[in-house]
Amino acid sequence: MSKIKLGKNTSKKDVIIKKSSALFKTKGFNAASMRELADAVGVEAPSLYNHIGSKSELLQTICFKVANEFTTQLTETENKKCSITDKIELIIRFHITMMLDKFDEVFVANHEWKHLQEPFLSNFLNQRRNYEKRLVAIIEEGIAKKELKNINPYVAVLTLLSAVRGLEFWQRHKKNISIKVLEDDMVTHLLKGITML
Amino acid sequence: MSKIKLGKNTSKKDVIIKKSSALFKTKGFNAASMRELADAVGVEAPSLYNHIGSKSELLQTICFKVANEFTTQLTETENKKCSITDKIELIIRFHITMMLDKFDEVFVANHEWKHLQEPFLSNFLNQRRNYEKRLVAIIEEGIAKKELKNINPYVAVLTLLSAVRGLEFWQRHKKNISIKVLEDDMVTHLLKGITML
DNA sequence: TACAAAAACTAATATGCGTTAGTTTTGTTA
DNA sequence: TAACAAAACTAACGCATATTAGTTTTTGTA
Repeated sequence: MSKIKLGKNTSKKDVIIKKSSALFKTKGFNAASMRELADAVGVEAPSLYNHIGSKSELLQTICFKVANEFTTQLTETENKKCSITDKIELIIRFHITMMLDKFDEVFVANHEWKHLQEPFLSNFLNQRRNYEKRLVAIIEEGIAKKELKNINPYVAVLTLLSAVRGLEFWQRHKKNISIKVLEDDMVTHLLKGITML
Repeated sequence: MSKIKLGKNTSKKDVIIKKSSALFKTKGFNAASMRELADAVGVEAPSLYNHIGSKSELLQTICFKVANEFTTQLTETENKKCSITDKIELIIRFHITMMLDKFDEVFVANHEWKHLQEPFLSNFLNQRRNYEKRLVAIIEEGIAKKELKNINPYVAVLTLLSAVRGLEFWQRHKKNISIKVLEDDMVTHLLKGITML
């Protein structure tokens, strides 16, 4: 068998990861069984192990793929020559895009990371803590430059991250509101508030 | 044995519910075992069943207790004679208080509700949907009265709810920031934004 | 002290889980 | 077509789970 996959450009392993993302999101990591996953893939459960090492490994793959995407994008934004306000807007918009484009994976990374085994659990948490610290630094710079109000930067980061994360509840209203309105209104809300003055 | 509990005013059932809240929060509903819960209570697993009906029942109790508290408070706020902005501030502050005072229970209601069995699952989701609709109505009234910017009310509710919910990540910075600063800065952020102008 | 209810215990059951072992089928290349 | 590897299959193992049954201990009251 050739080492280079022909035909469709996705390996069976990719299919398994994709299906497991959806399953872990819907039922939670522990409640999702390998037999269910096998059903979704269209195979018997033991056959999965021809492609993956373990159930845990699936979770690791999903969580770190997401974490790395966020980290990479943050580095790019940090290096941009623009105002702090613009940087924050870029970050908000990237989070929204990720939530909408890779919903299952981001959801799993947000909710099921606690079922990672060591040392992956510690790695993941460190990576997330680091991400937050870099966001705090950006907010602090904005305050120092008088671009932003003198609020606590940790509170601001918490509020920003939590708000965009809440997009996981979005699907319900999908039909009524365009993604553009969603993004624009959320950016406005988080930067300028909702009150008139 | 008397029917009225003497001494401490909490029954063993209350202890079990409290301990299960903490356990479900830490490990998740499925990963938390009745043996662990029994350990935490200081008893063998089967003894729990002298006080409770089932593991599922524990989750139901936790979720609906929280849901009812939020619903009750919202009704009170709706009936208040004050500006829309003040109502929103009241709601934000109540959510923050709940997150800080009943962290375990609120966390479980937010994260583990999906493991509720029918018909409790549907009931819970209906109750939550109804809560959101009432919040949207408040925002809409604020927009109509020109108190609030003309943003999409669903997006605003999503942003507000998600932001306060994010307080579940709070414990990390607890030492550095007082609850007052936290509340005030978050209210400012969500009402007036973070940019200077 | 004797009774009765509450609540603890031990033992066991049925079920579902992730995973392994061993075998057969499938598909590609020589 | 023969050979070989990839990937499917069936069967089964060992373990952990929630829960039940049956019994004993504890506890409060008459």
